[in-house]
Amino acid sequence: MSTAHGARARARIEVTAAIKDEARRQLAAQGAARLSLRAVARELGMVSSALYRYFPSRDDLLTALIIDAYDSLGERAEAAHESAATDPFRRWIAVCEAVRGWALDHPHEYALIYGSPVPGYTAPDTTVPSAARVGLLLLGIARDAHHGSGLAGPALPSELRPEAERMAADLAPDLPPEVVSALVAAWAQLYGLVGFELFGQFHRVVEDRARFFRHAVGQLARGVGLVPGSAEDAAPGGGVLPGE
Amino acid sequence: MSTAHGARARARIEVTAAIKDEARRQLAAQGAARLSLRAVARELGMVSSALYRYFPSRDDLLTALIIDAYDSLGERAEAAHESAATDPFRRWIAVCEAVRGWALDHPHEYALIYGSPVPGYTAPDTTVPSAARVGLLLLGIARDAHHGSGLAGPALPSELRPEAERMAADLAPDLPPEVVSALVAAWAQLYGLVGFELFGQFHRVVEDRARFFRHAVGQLARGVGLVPGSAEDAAPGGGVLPGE
DNA sequence: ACACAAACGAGAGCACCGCTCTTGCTATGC
DNA sequence: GCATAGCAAGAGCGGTGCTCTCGTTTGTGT
Repeated sequence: MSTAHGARARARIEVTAAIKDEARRQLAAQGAARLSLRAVARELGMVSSALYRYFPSRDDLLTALIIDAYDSLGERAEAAHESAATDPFRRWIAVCEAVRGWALDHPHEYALIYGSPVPGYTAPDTTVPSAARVGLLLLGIARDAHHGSGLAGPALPSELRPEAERMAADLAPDLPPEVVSALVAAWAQLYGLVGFELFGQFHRVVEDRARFFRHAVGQLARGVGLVPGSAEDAAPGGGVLPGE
Repeated sequence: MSTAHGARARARIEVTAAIKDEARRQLAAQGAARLSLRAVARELGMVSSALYRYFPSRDDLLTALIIDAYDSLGERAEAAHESAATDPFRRWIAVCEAVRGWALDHPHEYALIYGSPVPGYTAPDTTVPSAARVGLLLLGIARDAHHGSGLAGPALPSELRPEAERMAADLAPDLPPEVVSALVAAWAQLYGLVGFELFGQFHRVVEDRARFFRHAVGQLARGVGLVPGSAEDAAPGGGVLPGE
């Protein structure tokens, strides 16, 4: 069913990809607000109206780029997660640094997905699965650590307990509510650190940003109960969890 | 020297203010990218070219709005700081909640200053003093607490020590480097929390956002060594610091 | 008091934008 | 073999930021 319909369908796929590629080029070069359908069409040797056969509007093209950006970030984070040591703390650091690295490599795409949303535009639900990948990764690290050596977040004030329990039930019923709550906060705070660096807020404030970031996300990890050199890592070479 | 030059100068000030007011209205209604010089001029009953007598370009108008936004946020944070209890921990919470409140009240202006910068546009140094106000406020709280009951941040890894000492020398030589480092991180993380809420990343994740935020910034405070109910607050009615 | 220069508002115009509609052409499916 | 659906192209609409020119108004120095 995929390539069944011959030349026409294949051409459509190719043209669609070419449009997205050129759009991504312009996005990377000048940012989202300067992405112009007409310029994309011009560069591709077509007339602007022809482009509307493939994307019904500029916003739809942007949405496609947003999903691609989330996936690109997600893949990089997942790759970092897999090639890191099994120690949850180190994996946490690796994932966070992958996020930062991707953001520095693709500033305009990062701005597109984590900066101010394009005005008057709200991302459709299509983006949700791609957008969730990094969050799920962090959640998975916490889960591994919890099932390994146990995890204890900071004490939960009684006024937040219902909300924390609700979040835990939604996101990770096998984790303590205080860990889930701390995790969500750390998730947001991670993007605060990345955003401030990327958008120039650290200008003349933080210079050695890589080291600063590494330390800050390490503290973030501690906030959810992760500590360096936990049980799993003490057993060298082992991929299998001792406990459980 | 200010109003000395009579009617013309006064008219200029009034027109400039009217332009900014109308621009702010459009900004609040539709966001920065949809702010149109022509629409502002139209609403003011002038022709678009006349507007260039007051702002040399759209970016310059945006810059003026950015500075105003920073100042508006700064004023609100400072007001919250002053009307809060003297206990540094409570002051910290109050300032953070003021930032969140302002952001929720002025989402597009928040996006303008802390979201992705307008593409191809970098804020001039004119904005720096206004932009620094909230940061300085948080710094002041930490300083008060430190001079009161002392403050101890988390241990600093040796690789970050030079950078932390440099930051401390620049920002607050009277504070321990680990506190300054934690403070800068908390500052960025605060905006991560606000941004995620404002830009919809907490959609279907965090529901009771006010309580969640309050707890999260409380944890942020602990990260720089602030704890609830510290020394100054234990002595009732006292504005004078006991130690030092 | 008068002249000169600076500031100003209005208008026309340039190049660009997103998007729509119509017009022919061509490949696909019955 | 032919109707149909997908396609590229062009013209055009209303909008944008910005520039330039043109009279007019206003403030100032002599």
